[in-house]
Parts: sequence; structure tokens; C-alpha cells
Amino acid sequence: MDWDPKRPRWQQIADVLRQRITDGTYPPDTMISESAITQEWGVARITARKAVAALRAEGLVTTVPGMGSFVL
Amino acid sequence: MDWDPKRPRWQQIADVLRQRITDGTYPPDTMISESAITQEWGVARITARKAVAALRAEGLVTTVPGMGSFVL
DNA sequence: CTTTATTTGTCCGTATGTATG
DNA sequence: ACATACATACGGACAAATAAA
Repeated sequence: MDWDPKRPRWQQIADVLRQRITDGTYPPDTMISESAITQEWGVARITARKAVAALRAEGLVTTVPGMGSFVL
Repeated sequence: MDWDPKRPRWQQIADVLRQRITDGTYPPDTMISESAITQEWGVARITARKAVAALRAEGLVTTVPGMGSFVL
């Protein structure tokens, strides 16, 4: 991923995840873990968390402590 | 149970159990098992164990391996 | 004595929540 | 944005202790 320096990384990651959810790549109940994000994009966990938090705020995923975040 | 996200679940469970002990709902010798807690609150066993451990630390219950935890 | 059932003790792996630097 | 650490939480598995059939 070549980052756009003009926008936060977590936002760019959230954009990709949002696309995958809306286009069916990530069907309901698909788990989106923070570690998976850190591995795919090579970012820190805190950055991955911000991306997931954005999707959660949009009502696209739900987060269960100790379990993970899942597509709604 | 609608959890208060600001406080640990095991603490909130311990609060309820403590109340039941002090108000006589759970008289002495009443057994408080971990499985009973997991079933009533829908939490993992480790969470139930932490709640019981808190009560034990407060001297409200005693735990006997292989038997259970009992109100003092 | 053996078996069965129940409960606590412990450990592993994984994941999120929070805090500090 | 990153690195690290610790707490909290879920799931599963196996051992040890206790009691009862």
C-alpha cells in the first residue's frame, strides 16, 4: 500500500475495508481482527484499531471484546 | 445484564454478588459456583473466576477446590 | 473399589481495552 | 504513527479434588 500522505492511514485502511464489506468480499460475520490489519498493511495496532473504530461508528461492524470485530 | 463499558465485567458481577451476600439473599454456606455465574451473566469462566476471587479477597466467601465457593 | 458427575486449578491461544512513552 | 506493556475477555482443554452412585 502506497500511502497518501494527505490523509490518515487508518482512514485509507477503513476505505478499503468499507469497500470490501459493501461489495461482498467480506460477507456478514466475517471477522476483521486488528492483527489481520496490522499484518496486511504493516501498520501499528493502534492504527488498525482506528480503522475498525471508524467502521464501527458507521455501523458496518460490531466488536466483541475477546472475540474480534465482525461484519454486520 | 447491560454492561457498563467503563468498568470490568468481573467487577460489576462482584458488585451484584456482594450485594446479595450482604442483604441476605445469599446466606452463609450458599454456594456460588463459577458455572452458575457464567450461565447467569453469559460471561466466560475466567471472568466469573475473577469475580469470585474479588469476593474471596474481601473475605466474603471461601473457596474449596473440587467443591465450590461458599458464603461465609 | 470403580465409575460418574461436578467444581475448581491451571494453561494455552487469541483478541480487544487501556495506558505510557 | 509507532512500540511496548498490562489488563480484560472469550474459547477450549486437561488435571486435580470432591462427592455420590
